[in-house]
Amino acid sequence: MARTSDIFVTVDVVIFALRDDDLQVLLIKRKNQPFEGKWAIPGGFVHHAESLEDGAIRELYEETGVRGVHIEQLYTFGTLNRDPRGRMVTVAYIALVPAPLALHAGTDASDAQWKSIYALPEMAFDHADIVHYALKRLRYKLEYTAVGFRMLPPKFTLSQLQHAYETILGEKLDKRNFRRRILQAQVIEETGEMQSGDGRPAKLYRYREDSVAEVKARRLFP
Amino acid sequence: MARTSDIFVTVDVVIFALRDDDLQVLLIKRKNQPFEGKWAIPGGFVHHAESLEDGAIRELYEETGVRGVHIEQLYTFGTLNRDPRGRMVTVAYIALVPAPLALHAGTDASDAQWKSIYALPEMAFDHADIVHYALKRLRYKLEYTAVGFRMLPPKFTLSQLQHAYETILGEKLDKRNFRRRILQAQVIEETGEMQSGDGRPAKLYRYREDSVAEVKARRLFP
DNA sequence: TCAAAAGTGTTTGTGGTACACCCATGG
DNA sequence: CCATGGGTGTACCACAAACACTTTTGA
Repeated sequence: MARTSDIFVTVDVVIFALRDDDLQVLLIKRKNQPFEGKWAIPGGFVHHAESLEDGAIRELYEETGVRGVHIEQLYTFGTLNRDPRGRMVTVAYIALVPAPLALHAGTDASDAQWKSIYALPEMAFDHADIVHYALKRLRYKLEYTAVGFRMLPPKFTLSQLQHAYETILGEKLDKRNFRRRILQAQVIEETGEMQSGDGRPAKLYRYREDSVAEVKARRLFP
Repeated sequence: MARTSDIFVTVDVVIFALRDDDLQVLLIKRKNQPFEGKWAIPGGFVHHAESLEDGAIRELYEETGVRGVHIEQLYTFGTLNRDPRGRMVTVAYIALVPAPLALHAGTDASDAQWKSIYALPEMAFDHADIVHYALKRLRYKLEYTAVGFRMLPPKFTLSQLQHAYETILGEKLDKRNFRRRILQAQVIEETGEMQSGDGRPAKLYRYREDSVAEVKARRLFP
């Protein structure tokens, strides 16, 4: 039996948010070797007394101060030579956070910044692969589940929601079809409140916690 | 920073095959503590010089003598107290093997047997969860990809293929609709050969290696 | 000629897509 | 009254589902 105690397990979290009409991920500029000055996904070693998911939740909290948001396992990256310092197995997670946030720079970072997925900087390790895979998964998931809400405030208008979908998917959607489908899916409900703005006031909706977010039978947006 | 070198990484493989008109998984009866006498998914520690996927391929080969079959990462299980011997992180894989096989009992097993997914024995660790999750994923995947072939011999009839789908999904399918869809999807082609049997001979088909197995636009069997 | 499995089309319903105008408010 | 964004319905098309009989072979 091979020795295994020299395999290190890390959790990294691809944190998505909608900012400035753009889909962005939170990246950290490395201040140490290897890949000093390159950008990396927040993450670190799993603690001995925490589960993988708790580790991901902790990393998310340390970087953003946010708790209780949508987080899910993406994939586990375990090829050789991912990190020159040793054998690393990285369990990657996706987190969706609902709004722009003040950032806590972590101890392992000289800088943490939101970066557009359309203009990603040079990244450390295989983190570019991880972000691209996370984006693919997020878009795919949006087609048949209701995760879009998780990147909006608790109350939102249908236009905001459609805008979120369009920003994430990178394409325009038809307003009437969008509204019909999202309402038919019964995943949101009216709050009764209205939001005043530049034109006609809009109804505010909220996510229905009792709804079945996973639409198995048919995709929401094929 | 917590010590991490006492976290062990294992790969376990849920190996599916169609046997006796039944969907079965390969399980190993444990001959050591903990869970002595209970059944477990084949697996073991990742070697230092192999990737996770190579580890899964190796485990599969050690148990079945099979190589070159469909294998994919399922999920990584990393809660605490999964194994009384220490902190284990298990990267689970799914493998689909094309036919009944002679088995190599491994060094860590007193017995290896195919077990029906409808009559699973008492299992060690959280392996029952892993098998159930693997089954869910296999069925889900079958609805929108062409993985069904991977559990058949290289040449097969449409009836055999339909039977495979029915066995995996656990439901009857309409013959005419099945044939129309699977042919429209362009994932298989005629070999030109026929298979004689009890009634009218059937055309033999093969998987088209050039096909796009992933049918994104619409599910094959919603 | 009979048993056993292979093979084949049509109809009906549902859901997806495309598309343009009126409404309510604030300035 | 005008600018701005909110809100609404219908017609067409493509695909899914339901459904029963004929064909080919071996015994």
